[in-house]
Amino acid sequence: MLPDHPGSEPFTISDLAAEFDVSARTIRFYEEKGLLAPRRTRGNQRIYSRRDRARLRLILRGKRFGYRLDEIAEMIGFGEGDPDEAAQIRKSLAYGERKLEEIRERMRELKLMEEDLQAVAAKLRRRLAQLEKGES
Amino acid sequence: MLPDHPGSEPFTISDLAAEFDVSARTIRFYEEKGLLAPRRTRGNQRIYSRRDRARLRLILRGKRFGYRLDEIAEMIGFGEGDPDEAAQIRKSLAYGERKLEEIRERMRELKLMEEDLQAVAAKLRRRLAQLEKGES
DNA sequence: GTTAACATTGACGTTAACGTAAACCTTGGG
DNA sequence: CCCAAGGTTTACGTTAACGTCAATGTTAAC
Repeated sequence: MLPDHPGSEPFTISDLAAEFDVSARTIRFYEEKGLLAPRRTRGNQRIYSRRDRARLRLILRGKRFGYRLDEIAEMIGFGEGDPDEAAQIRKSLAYGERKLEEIRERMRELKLMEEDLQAVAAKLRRRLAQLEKGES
Repeated sequence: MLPDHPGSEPFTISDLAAEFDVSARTIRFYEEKGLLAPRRTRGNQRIYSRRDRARLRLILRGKRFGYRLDEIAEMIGFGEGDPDEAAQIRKSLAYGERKLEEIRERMRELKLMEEDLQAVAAKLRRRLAQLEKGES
């Protein structure tokens, strides 16, 4: 294991806000909802680890696919906490499998959507070609 | 061109609601927002053509990817109306290309998300194996 | 032609996901 | 030490996307 990773390890809330182009309010909101749990300074200000940052990236990624925050909470929560027992882990794995299947389904649908849009585009191009040849 | 396509061509609002598992309210709402424009009976009730149905499917598909209704309106509107001039068509094509690029980006991100989840799952499985061999 | 089932238009309620403002506290540089 | 820049909580405001009546009109089957 590497000892203490120096770099710019800990992030402030506005660091992350700037990096991911969201407001600080948004990040605090995610914490309210249990999606993040950064440590604090003695003065009670939030400090985000690289891990917290990765989590935030996942949250935002999920959002971009229309997942609601509570769904995302379950999705990323399923590797967290202290699943002290094998049974817990098995449940988590099952949940993860379902989510993966969902994601694959979404990929299939995206493909369909792409095809739909391309079909419309093709139609437009044909129409355009007609117009350029002087048609009504 | 085929003459009159018989089948169960026109749909009522509850037909579509049932088929796509959304409420009639939702469908009316989409119309309020300019996403749909079904014809009406003499009695003023909505009748949806196959085309309207396809449009609704597109709307719902878009929603599943986190697009907002006004974004979807633009996306699907870009093959509609009467783009009477070539310039209009060209603008629409450009818009469509941007949207397609967006969709491809989303597919890439979905791939990343899948990998993330699989990594977590792998970690869980390793932990589980440890537990089963009698570890703390 | 009379109902039961379904539709229509308001109008108001609700929920998720933040925005915004106030009042106050922390921190780092000079 | 001081203060500007940035952070904290609390609380209320806002917007999108519907849900939920209510009052009324339309259809289809009998």
